[in-house]
Amino acid sequence: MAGGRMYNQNSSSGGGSGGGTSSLSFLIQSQKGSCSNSQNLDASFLSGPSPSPSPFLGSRSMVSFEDVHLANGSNNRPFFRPFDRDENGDEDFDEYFHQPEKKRRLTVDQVQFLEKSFEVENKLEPERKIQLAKDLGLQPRQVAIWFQNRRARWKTKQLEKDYDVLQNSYNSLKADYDNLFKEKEKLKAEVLKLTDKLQVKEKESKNTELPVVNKQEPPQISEPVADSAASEGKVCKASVVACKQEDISSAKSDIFDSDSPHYTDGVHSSLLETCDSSYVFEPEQSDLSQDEDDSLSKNVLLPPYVFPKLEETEYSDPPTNSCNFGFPIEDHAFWSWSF
DNA sequence: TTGTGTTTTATTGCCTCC
DNA sequence: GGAGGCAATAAAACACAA
Repeated sequence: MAGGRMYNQNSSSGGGSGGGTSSLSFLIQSQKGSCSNSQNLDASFLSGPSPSPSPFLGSRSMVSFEDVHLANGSNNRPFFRPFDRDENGDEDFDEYFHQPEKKRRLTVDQVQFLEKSFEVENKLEPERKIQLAKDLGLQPRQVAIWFQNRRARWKTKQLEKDYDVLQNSYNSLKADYDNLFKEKEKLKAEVLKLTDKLQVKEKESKNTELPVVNKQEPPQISEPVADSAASEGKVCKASVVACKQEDISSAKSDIFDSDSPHYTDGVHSSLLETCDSSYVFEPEQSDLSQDEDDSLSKNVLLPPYVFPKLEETEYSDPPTNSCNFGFPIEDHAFWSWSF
């Protein structure tokens, strides 16, 4: 046998000769009442030089070839079933005697006994192993194997439990994240809506307050500013052109039609302010916004919405004079137009 | 009855500890 | 180097549907 481990499967010792009280005698005693097996013991099983005192009666499961019919109440399985002797008689019995041992299951009572012992301590010290073997009428090796397999089963179940716990935890976290994400989206939409509203309001107020300066602007740039990001870009471009044009030909401003209902200096200045560097969405902010998006995509636990450098922005309360509300505009199309 | 999947018992080889 | 634990695996025993 490789590894030098040799197990004596055919040992004739087995059983153990009574003597001494088991450390688990209380278990044995407690089971006597419910163990129907002990009442059905085959007398021949007890006919050894030193019969075991255990209720399992020194079964010698791997060594005894007695067919001890210990019908269990639950399944009527014999205590051990090495083979059926009643069919072929002594011939097969002799034959069986020279064959390697067949596996046989432990009885329900033996298993219960071992289970209780396992609950007390899942490791097996040598003394305990020998005592258990004596009590159960098994080979110490069998007890050791049973504990080993039992530990393996316990470990498997523990892993399943741990997996369930982790899965529940994950599900809970995911639900939280989903809720936060929805809330973030909702707030984001609300912020954009309010931003647009404020821009329109500000433009309207400037239209009514500021004097008319440039009457020569083309009427098409007076289209609604807050329609979309694209239209905003067009307006800004146009107003920049207008600004340059104003610089060049400011002397001609007197010939502009001051009665144009669609174009007032209010709008113009508002648009200019819109395109002013103090208002325009700066690359730094856009980068921050981009970073935020990146980090959002990478880190699911970021706050739903972040307002970078809020204290540094010209946030007026209420924001009547500036369109910079401290909100990073996340819609890149909104600020990515070029001059 | 039989095929098939699951459970239980046991073996093997490797590893660690004393 | 021996004893014992563990993972992987074999194989018998068992359960159960068809």
